[in-house]
Amino acid sequence: MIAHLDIDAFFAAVEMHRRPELRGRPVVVGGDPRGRGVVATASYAARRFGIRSAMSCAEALRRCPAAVFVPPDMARYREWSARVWDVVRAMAPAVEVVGLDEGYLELPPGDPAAAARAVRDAVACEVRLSCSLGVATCKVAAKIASDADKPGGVTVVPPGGEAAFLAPLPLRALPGVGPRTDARLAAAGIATIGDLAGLADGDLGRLLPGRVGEELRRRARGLDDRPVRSEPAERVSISTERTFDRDVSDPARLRALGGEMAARVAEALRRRGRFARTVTVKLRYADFRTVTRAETIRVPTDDAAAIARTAARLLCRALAERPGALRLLGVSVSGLVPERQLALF
DNA sequence: TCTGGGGTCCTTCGACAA
DNA sequence: TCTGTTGTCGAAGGACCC
Repeated sequence: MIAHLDIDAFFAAVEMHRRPELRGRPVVVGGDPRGRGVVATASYAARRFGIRSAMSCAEALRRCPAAVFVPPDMARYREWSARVWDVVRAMAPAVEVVGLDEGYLELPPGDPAAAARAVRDAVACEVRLSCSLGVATCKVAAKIASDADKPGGVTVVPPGGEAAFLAPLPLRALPGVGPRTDARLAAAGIATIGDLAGLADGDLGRLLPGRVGEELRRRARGLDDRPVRSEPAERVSISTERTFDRDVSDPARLRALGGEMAARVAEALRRRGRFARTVTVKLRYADFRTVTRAETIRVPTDDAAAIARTAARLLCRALAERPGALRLLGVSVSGLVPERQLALF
């Protein structure tokens, strides 16, 4: 059996450990409510005002003027997260960490519900953080189950009961169904996971063509054979981007900012001992339209100046095609190869 | 006066090679 | 030589996730 573990309101919970006077108050971890930030995590008290992750902080402030806004401290959250996963690893044969605050674990033989409760209690006791777990035969059911009884609950889906457990839930609860897919299916009268599971081949091909649709319907039926993978996957890309407080239109200033981002990306490459073949710049205009421009270079590089030159060229090209002020600029590299493969090029 | 940052994966399209 | 097919790569965009 597999369990999905999700730490409850993780960033906000860590902040409350640091500042106990915040306990019970509406706490929002995220950007500046007077700027362009969004909510990363809202405490349960803040959620009562309708504040949710990904909402703009300005909107959150409007909903709850008494909310306490705290800027995120990722280094601290990484430390707390590591402590949680150390505890979990000591109790499970395989653990796959998916983000700082969630992951899958294989449960040891025996009573799965008891094992899941033991993990929850150990995390509460040793790290003093609350988490919720879902237990099932597969990842998709376990993940959805972990959300069924928050905070602090353990929900078990009995083997064979996966499809029945999923069927009545809103489509949006299925991982992989975002706002677009939800809207498209809703327009065709598909409202629940069970509706998607029961879709005939023809309708599925029309509504969600391609492998994505096939896979989503399989998951909706509770069919998911992805294993719990303990070893972390190789990085595919490294990026950095910044939304400006005020839109920037001066091309020279944008080039300079791109150069700084290239340096950050190059440093991350060197830290990981990787070289990149493709450089991509991302531009978001004042109207939120986003374009990317990419170029693959002959010799893979980890050199800041080389990445900056390519990024500047791409930036000029994009601005020539569509001049205008930018609210965001980003630089990313992909096509990563390890040092020893460099000789191949 | 909205709408972050760091990612992954998929799809589509055009170019090109076999 | 011409045409069509298939596969691969790079570029661009889109959807999604935490």
